[in-house]
Amino acid sequence: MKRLTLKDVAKMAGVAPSTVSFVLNGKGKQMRIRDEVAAKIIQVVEKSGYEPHRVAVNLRTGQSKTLGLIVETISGSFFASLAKTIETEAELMGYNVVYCSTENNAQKGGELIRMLGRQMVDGYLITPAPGMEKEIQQLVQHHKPVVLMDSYFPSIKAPYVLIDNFGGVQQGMKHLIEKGFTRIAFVTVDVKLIQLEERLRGYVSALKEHKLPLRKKHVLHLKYHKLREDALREMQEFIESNPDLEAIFFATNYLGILGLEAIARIGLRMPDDVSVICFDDHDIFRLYPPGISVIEQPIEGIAKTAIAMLMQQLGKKPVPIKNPAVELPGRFIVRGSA
Amino acid sequence: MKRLTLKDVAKMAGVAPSTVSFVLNGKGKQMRIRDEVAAKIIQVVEKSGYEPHRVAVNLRTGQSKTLGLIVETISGSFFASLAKTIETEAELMGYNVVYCSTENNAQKGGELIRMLGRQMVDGYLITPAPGMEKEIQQLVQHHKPVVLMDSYFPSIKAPYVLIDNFGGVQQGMKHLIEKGFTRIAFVTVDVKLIQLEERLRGYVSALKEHKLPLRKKHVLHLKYHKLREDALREMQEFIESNPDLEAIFFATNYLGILGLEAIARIGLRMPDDVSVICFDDHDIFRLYPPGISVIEQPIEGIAKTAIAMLMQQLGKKPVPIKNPAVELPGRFIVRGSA
DNA sequence: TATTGATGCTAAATCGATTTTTCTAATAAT
DNA sequence: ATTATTAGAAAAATCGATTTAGCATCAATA
Repeated sequence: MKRLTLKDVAKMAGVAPSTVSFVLNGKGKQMRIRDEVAAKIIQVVEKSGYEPHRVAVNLRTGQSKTLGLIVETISGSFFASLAKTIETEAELMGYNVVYCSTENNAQKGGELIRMLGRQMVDGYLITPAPGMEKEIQQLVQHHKPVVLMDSYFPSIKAPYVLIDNFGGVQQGMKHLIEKGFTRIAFVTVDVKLIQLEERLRGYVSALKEHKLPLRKKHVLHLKYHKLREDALREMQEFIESNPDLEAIFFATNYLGILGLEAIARIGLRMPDDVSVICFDDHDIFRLYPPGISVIEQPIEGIAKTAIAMLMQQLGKKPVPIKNPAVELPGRFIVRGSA
Repeated sequence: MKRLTLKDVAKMAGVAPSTVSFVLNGKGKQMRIRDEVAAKIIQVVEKSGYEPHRVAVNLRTGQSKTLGLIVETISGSFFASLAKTIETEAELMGYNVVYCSTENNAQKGGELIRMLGRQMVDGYLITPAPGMEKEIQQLVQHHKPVVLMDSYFPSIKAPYVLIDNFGGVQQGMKHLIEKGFTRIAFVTVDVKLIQLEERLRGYVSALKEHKLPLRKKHVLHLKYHKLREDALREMQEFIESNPDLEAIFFATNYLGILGLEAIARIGLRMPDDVSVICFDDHDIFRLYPPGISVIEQPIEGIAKTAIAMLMQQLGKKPVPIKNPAVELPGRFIVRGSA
């Protein structure tokens, strides 16, 4: 009850293995195989249910037909939706996907990339985290197909696709300002990430555009805390030190969740005491009363675009990529909190 | 700038490729390679940074050193934690993991298993969903290493590891009963799953044990609804039709989340109007005021046990598995809701 | 002295495909 | 009539490892 091989099929069809291979790979015409012979081979293959041995094909061709998806963390709805869409899109193109998470561990990110390289993935889809810069640079230098998602490094010439961070924040801010709020806080983290900088820029620009003052005390760059409890305390102190606040804009859903907890501890009520908008949706935001208004990531678009860009690089001829940078608009979802 | 091969290393060390292979695979002694020669080879390998070509090894040995992890849905903290632990445990044993989700699609489950088979994973870790029964049965018949997690099919003789569902519910029920509640509802789903049956059995048994009556109207088998909204309505009607309820036990976190929404709509307050316990933790339950008490799955234990059981099957000699069935205790986490 | 046995390693087969090269008729061109 | 070309397919090389079988050399035994 062993696996059927190409040789077996060839014997069954009364031809040489190479002939079968040509026909199955669509090179029958090119190799001048008679139609009758080709038809016979096809028939035998169908009847026997033969399927090529992926590993053998991989060894010979050097193509694993597998993509590596490297994300920061495997939990969270962002990854879940991303993975799902990428998987189905990749499958349409005949590719499989293997996932890896760096779990916010810079060192692990590097190892992962090397590991995937050994395992011979044909291309990389990466949500870059600080610390992976060197490894990604190397991939690009080795002309490995790469597409970055959600963020990017300005110094690295790799194609990327992400949400329009600047525009997304502006959208939300416009909503708040039109409600008449003038004292709006912005909470971000103390990490140098391009997407966070863009979001902050959106905040600043929106204030300016509506001729509202930018107050330093209204912006919190939350420091990194080992303990969640410490982060919570810093957040709480920030909110309490700004008792005149009308609204808070959280730059990430992690911050938003932390913020909800801080707000609950202080005893403020949304939206009566304070309005809240958060960048990036989360399960909790749909449920947590009164529902948190968010800027939703165009995850499906990001996934589809990323795959398309990667496929372009995986084409036979190294086509110069036309759009190395794509920004997709986010969707502003209004819930009860703002 | 090509990849270093075994042949290259052999040439550099002045020996035959086979000799290098023997040394690298720890068969040096057995093959009577002199220590000096072995040392020389090791040195060359270290200096050159040679790494075996995984695909070639795979083709020759038939071992991919890869495990397939098939889960129902890739989102949710259960999968996230499970995947993380399994990945690290597998890595310790020299294995990689590829993930696949069936997304509650029975048909896709079967395809996935076949796909992984083609890709030659050495073993399977599966959280079985209804509809995958046939495929799993086939794996077992073909003597493929398999371990089921979180659930199992009584008809299939495959090893499995899961939480003690019965005991978990009993623990929670005991807590409620000791608080003096006598009218406790149990909400489960209308799907024939062994773990749900066990949980219901725990509920029934706990009532009996404490000499409390089992009332039919206090048990809801929520039907499958295409629309979330419809499910919500059924849930809401159930709760409203039992106005004397003191507590509700939800059999899954999906039901719990739905329940929270229903409770909020009705306007009940936890724990004053109604106490709540849910089987299986979720991010939301930590945050949603006043915090939902839950039975937490011993995910790390499940993952470690599953890997151990799989490794046993992957050993050279087909060792008869000693513990084909393992039940691990869950942890009862008391929060504000009960 | 011839046979056996251990030592220490190399040569070659193998895994299952793809791809290049080669071979044999049959037909076309000179 | 002889060479050149072409169609059609088989044979062999290849990918990069593992593994089996084999080949010298020297010591020990009969």
